[in-house]
Amino acid sequence: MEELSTAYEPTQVEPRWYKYWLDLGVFKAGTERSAGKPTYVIPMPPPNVTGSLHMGHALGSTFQDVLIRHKRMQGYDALWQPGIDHAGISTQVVVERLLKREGKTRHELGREAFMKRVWEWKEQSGGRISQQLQIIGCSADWERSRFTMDAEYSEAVRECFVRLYEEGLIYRATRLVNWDVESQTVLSDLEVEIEENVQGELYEFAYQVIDADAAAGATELVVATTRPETMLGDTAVAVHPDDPRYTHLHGKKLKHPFLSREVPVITDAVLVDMAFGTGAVKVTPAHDFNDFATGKRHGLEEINIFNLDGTMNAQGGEFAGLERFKARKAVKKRLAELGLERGSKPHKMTLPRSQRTASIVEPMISTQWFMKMAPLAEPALQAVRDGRIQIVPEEWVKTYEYWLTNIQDWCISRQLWWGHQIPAFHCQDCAHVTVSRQDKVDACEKCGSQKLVRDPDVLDTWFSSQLWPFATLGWPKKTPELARYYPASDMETGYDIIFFWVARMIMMGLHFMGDVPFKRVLLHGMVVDETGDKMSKVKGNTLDPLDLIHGAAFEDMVKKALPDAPLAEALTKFKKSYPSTAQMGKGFSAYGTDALRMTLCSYSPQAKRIALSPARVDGYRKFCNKIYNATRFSLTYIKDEKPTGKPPESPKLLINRWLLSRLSAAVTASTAGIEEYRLDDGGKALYAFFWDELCNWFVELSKPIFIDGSAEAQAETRATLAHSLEVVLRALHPYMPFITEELWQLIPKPVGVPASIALASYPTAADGRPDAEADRQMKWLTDAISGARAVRAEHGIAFANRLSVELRSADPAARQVLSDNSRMIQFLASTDGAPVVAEPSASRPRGSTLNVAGDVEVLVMLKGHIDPAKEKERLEQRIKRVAKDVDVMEKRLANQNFVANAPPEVLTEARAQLESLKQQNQRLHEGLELVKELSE
RNA sequence: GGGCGCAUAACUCAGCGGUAGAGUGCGUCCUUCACACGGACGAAGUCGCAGGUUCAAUCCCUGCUGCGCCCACCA
Repeated sequence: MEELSTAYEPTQVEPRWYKYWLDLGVFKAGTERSAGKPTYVIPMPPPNVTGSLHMGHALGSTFQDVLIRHKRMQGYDALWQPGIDHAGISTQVVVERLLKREGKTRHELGREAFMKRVWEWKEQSGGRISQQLQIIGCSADWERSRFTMDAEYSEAVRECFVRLYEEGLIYRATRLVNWDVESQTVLSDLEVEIEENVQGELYEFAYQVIDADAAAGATELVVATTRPETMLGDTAVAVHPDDPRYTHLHGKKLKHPFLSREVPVITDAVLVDMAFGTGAVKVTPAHDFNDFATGKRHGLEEINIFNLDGTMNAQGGEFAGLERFKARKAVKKRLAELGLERGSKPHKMTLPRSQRTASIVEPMISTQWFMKMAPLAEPALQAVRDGRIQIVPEEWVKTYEYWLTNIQDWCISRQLWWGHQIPAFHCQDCAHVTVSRQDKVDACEKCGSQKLVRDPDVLDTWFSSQLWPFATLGWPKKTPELARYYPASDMETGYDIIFFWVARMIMMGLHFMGDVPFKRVLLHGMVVDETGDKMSKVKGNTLDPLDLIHGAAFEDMVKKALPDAPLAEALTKFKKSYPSTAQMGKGFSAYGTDALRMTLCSYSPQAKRIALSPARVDGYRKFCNKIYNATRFSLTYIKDEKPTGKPPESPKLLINRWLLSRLSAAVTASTAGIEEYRLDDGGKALYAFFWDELCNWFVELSKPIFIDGSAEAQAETRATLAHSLEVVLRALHPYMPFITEELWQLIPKPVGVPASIALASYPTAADGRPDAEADRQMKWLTDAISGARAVRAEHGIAFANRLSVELRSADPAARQVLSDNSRMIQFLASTDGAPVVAEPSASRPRGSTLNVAGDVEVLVMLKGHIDPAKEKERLEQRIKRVAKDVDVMEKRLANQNFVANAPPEVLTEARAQLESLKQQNQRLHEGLELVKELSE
């Protein structure tokens, strides 16, 4: 077809088809098309409204899209439920930053105006990620898209809160919590990330003993701490009860150097490790989790020394008003001045940081809302144990179980404005809390007072997302959608949110719907750079999927990834992170979505780390080009075909029987791969079929038929090619939706097919025809051709130089196949006329060399083309290799234990192999004899 | 302190109780009428180390080393 160029250009093709699919309504669930069909549902993990597409999205979305497209083609009513998460802290931080540029704060604006501002921002730039997911080809049912702060969704959130409150599973309590001083909100335990191996110092200072027994020589007690400033909140110093060094101090009191407070010495075997530090621990119950517990054990006072912004409050005495790390310096300075400093040692420690703001988390005593988790966790554990939910890969089951069996109550309130405000009303008169489904409550349910103030806090973002699988379908209303699409089939997501999201959805689904939210949890790994490092903005090793799709210069990419670094430095960093880019010149070319998707699919989903290699994407771009050109070639022969949709009836030609057999195997492997969440296996099976079997063998072998074959042979081959191409494009469609649609539209198809390949049926084994006999026979043919080609290549004989070839085999069936297909051998191996086919014999034509390929001996007349010395070397090398193999096999078969214990099929196989090796060995030796004649 | 994972060809990764695989890269040859984003042919691995189980171990078990991740309140 002249109008087609010789290279596939994805950027010209891809956008066109996405629009076509939208117009056709291909992605819609619950249409007439799928009426009465079984459902297949994947709830899409809703990306953050602040998000823009990163590799993790690209990976997950591609996997989900493959799954959903596959099931849709199989005829299921396939629903991929999309949506967006309001992402509490992240969004608030983004908008506050914008305000800051205008010189405003949210407090100046007030809550209502600020919320309005966030909504405006959301309308403008919050939907970007949905657009980007469409570039990836995601076939979600966009019209059903939900936002976690939609009115209906918010109603579900409130219903959930109220019910759990009524059931006693949500409560208020005053506890030591994780406080983020930057965003000034409490965080759940999960939102605190522990930075390990931080270089810190263990600082020692002395408390003076009141009423010291000077005779005993103990007038002070030295404590060791990593946080000297918290001594302002110390209400005890603990020593181990069995520590002989401090026995004389038991029951004594210490003088606080800065405050008019006496600090008792207590004994505590839980808190104190005698071997660590000085063996004496200062106890700050209000700002340390261990100390808090110790305080509870000993009835110690809890003194909060910090304001919510992390500065010292009035309890800090002379240090009041100082930011906590400035306070640390000041405290140390004063201690030194007072002569109480006792030195410091470098110390490796851990630092808790806020997941969102990265600021160091301050433990603070605070009244918050909590969710009781243990009663909810039990059914969630059961559901996985009894198989109602399957976790794939299985290795995650342990992690899931560990977390749920050791689960702590969840702090669900946040001191933010952006989110679902807690539906609780505090009575100003009796302090009773009224929780309600209504926005406005007139009177306190306890005392009737009308002086009610709504709780200002909002709920943790994850509180709303845990309802995703049913709140998106209309819960708490009993909608038809809820009845039809709950529970979902598969939940596909990254393993990093097992706790945040997956486990909680399971708990909520079981609690409110009485059924699991999905039947399988498919967990993929994290995309890392080519050297295995986590992608992070700090490292400048992030890859934008869109740069791989549309192409980009490295310079522009690193400017994006590391905007503050000098260009040369950023480039060096980047190239180090992606070694395969060294040979890529100035940047990525436009690999296209299909190439990126196929690449992502080629990594095993069970790998924890997926080290994305740009070179591999380039490889799959070439695959796209291959598909395109193979189709272009095929069209010249098949454009007038009228495929029936069924494989040709009883084909006679070996290559046709064989191709249909391989097609069947490839399609089976693809379906199995997709169903078992091994997209890598599925994709590779189709890749290998298309490139090796269809292009490299079938198409090449078909050429002589199309050139001078019989009319029947041509017709049968055309029909086989047309059918196989149509089928394999359908099989590839879930992985590579765009190119398959483009080409499928160009080729002849059976009458009555749908308007889009996305709605055509996914192939089954019956679209080909398994034929073990054809597979076996084909091997003789390919062996003969490869054998002849090898001789040619090894002697550097140009293809244009035709060579005489004789093929010998002891197997009459093989000889038959070789004779029947001698025209093909002639064409592919460039032989001088049809090769002679014969039985093996001791006689050899003068000037011939021999190559053994499987069961076929290939004799090639080399006279005039060959350097005898070279040939001798080649044969000797080969003999050496075979001899080694023979040796191994003989030893094995000589082992009586092996013969006695090995399974019969293994034994038979071994014997056959030895026989074959011996024969090869003999032939090669005979070949060596012939070398002498070559020069004559 | 617990738990999980990884270690296989130069690179990125599959795999498996029965003589090691893919893609990329590398070497040689070929512009043969789909594709040089191609074709043919080829080279390349002590399957991390040390033990054990087995007729047989890269695969199973134990220990070790290196790397990564998760959970956990050691000042």
